[in-house]
Amino acid sequence: MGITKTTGFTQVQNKNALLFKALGHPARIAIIDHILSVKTCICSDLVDILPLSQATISQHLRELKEAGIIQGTIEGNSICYCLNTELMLEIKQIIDTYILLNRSNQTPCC
Amino acid sequence: MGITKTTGFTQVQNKNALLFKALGHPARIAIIDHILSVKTCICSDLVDILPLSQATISQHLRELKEAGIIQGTIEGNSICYCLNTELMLEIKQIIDTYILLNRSNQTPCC
DNA sequence: AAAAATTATCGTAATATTGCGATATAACTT
DNA sequence: AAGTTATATCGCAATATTACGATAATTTTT
Repeated sequence: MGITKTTGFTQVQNKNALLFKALGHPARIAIIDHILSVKTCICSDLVDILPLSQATISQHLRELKEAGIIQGTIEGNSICYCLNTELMLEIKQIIDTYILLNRSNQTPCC
Repeated sequence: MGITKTTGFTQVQNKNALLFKALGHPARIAIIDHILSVKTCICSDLVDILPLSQATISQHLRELKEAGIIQGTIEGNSICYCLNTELMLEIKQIIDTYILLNRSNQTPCC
């Protein structure tokens, strides 16, 4: 069917899945890496850096933006994208909680 | 085209994207949640818990296993799945590095 | 040995994702 | 105003993902 079932899962489960899904593509990881490497927001050197067309990059930027992972503000004729620090911390929280719960498991059975 | 381009990205970027992709589905998040909640590995109460068929659950388990996120060992006529602690720590490391790099960014520009 | 239980796999249908060229939009530059 | 630059969107084709019923494979139970 191709459609992801969301009923029957908790809101948090659905929300977290969407976050991770947004991170689940090398182009989107590369965009994040680039933002972090230039230590400021980016305009669009991305087109010169990624092995993808402008249209495709724009699409990936939109997905990251819709997931809340990056924010973009219009800056004259270009757009200034940078990481949403709060959301990154949220993701960290999810993983940290997993690690913590896992640590409290009784036996490493497998 | 539907096919994800991997050439032109680093190996690490591709690898990390695959990890996050594996986490990017509510059923797979729910599976992880359940393993953590029962504090031990699971056999297959999953069929009674998730709103999905046995076939579909088996598919999601395989994806988690292929990504290295869970491990399964055959245990008589059922299978014992549990989290791969090492891989969870790897994921934590990825996120922690992101947070760290982001923190060292000069100006919160956007 | 037959039946039951547990899990994986196959085949298939529906939908989503990816990628790109072409085009649109908007703002700057001259 | 015309051209240039930066970004978004549309439309499309190719491939991937999701979900499930049916079936296979394996082990346990009876």
